[in-house]
Amino acid sequence: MAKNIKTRADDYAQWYLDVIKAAQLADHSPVRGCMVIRPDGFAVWEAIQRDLDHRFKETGHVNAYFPLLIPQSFLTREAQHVEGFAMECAVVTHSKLEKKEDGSLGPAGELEEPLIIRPTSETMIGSMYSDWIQSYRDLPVLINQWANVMRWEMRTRMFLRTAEFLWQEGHTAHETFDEAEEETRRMLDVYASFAEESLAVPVLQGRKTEREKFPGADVTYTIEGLMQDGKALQCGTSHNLGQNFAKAFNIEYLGRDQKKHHCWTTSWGVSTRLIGALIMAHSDDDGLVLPPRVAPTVAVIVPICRKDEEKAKVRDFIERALTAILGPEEVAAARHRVVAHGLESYFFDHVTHQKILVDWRDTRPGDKHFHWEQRGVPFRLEVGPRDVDAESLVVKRRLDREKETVALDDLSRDWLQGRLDDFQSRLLERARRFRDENTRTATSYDEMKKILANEGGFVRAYFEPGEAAEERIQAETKASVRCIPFDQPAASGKCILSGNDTPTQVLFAQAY
RNA sequence: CGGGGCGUGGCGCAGUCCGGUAGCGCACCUGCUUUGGGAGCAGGGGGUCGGAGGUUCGAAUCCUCUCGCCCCGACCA
Repeated sequence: MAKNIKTRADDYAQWYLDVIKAAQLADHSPVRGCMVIRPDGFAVWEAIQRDLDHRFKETGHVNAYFPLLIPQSFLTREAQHVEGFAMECAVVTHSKLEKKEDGSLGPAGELEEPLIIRPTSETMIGSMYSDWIQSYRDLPVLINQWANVMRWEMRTRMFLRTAEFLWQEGHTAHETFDEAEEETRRMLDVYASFAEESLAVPVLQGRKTEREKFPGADVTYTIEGLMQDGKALQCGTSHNLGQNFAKAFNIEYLGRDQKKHHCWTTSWGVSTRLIGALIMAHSDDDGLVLPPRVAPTVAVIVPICRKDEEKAKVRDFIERALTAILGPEEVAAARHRVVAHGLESYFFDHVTHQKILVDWRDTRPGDKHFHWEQRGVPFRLEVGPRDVDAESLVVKRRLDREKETVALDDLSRDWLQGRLDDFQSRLLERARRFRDENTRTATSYDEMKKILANEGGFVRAYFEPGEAAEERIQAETKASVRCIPFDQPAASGKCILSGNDTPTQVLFAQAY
């Protein structure tokens, strides 16, 4: 049992923070609500970026970068948008610091128009698109940007909700509503398959209700994941913005019919929140559990030896094992790599830079076991004198602590890749089972209340979405409509609140 | 932003009520013995007690203000 991590049953919120701390994913910053993403946390983000960026490009998008600062007036152009974001905008009003009479520094050089730090970039990008787009021949525009944004949240939680966070925002402009709608759904699909394939987080896809949608969107689609405490987490959203921003920013094109038309635009994004989703979906009371596809270190080799002669034997055997897995070139190249004291670093993959580490630090094996377990390294390979004699090593799987003995002759790149793939699919399977076991159907409001109070998780129910009804349910149960799932039943049923006949089933849950 | 809790070496805490030279465990450094699931002994380094004012001969301790974190609520990716 980990000494420095509270158990999930004991205190889930503290457990979450303890896991982040123990795995050194992030740290608090001196500024409220902001966090420092440490190398192992950032490596996970880089893995997410690399994978998603590939998927974006495969679907025809290109990257660009738009500025951090946005004229305040931009935000006010789209009525719903400004209403949604005004309360959480950081505003830049001055251009410099000056010494005041009392000798202290204070803001000076007041700006003519205040600038806001982007909470999202629809307005800035809309303004540029209105310049760039003249005719239907310029369409579609398919741009993504990787950026930071800032939303001055009242209550923050590491990765799940921080004042500043990293994300990607795709912004596209199209000739027709249908094209925009197709794009919106396409990118939601990209998110859903990414979440499942790379993060091993199974997600439910659906449409947000009017109450829950993005300010300024006609339609918002979402992928929703389920965390181990039974709360839902919105993992990504894709918006069909209709012509709202096109009208606000004059994004017009001359059509095939020789007439001016407003474009149809979309936007879609996922953020560093996904790292929070990973942690809460997979980790356990021993610490972090990472899906191999995003793990910075895929395996760690722990030597076990007493005397110097044993050490030489073990070292020699480890080198043979590494050579079998990585080939002699990488083993040789690693000799010249500068790494942390006592750790040898080998690249398992030179594209993703995922590593295999050998832990030669002068601590005891037990310490190392806990150390790497907390950091979520998928596999631990133990090599002691007995293993050397038997020409084999012990492989321990982080997922379930399963132990197996593998002969040196059986080691290869394919072998490890196979073990990693197996880990990845087991992890997804486990998360999917948890999600399915915690998705229930309610036929009455009372039944739903009971489920939410006792079990948590997703509750499917017939329901007529509406501001008043949703507000009442949230006030009484803390649950909101996470989405109107795409897979709807053939038959209609009775709304759990009004009793009216409705074809619509929705997914309720308490959410982060 | 409202209610509650907490800030004391890197981490976890005692000391605060009742003011009197800042302590414990883990971690860290050195040495020896150790090493198959969190080692033992010896020695050593590190804290203006979140910050700023105030009361006092004297403040971790009392008072005022402030900052941060956690929990619950309202808001949100």
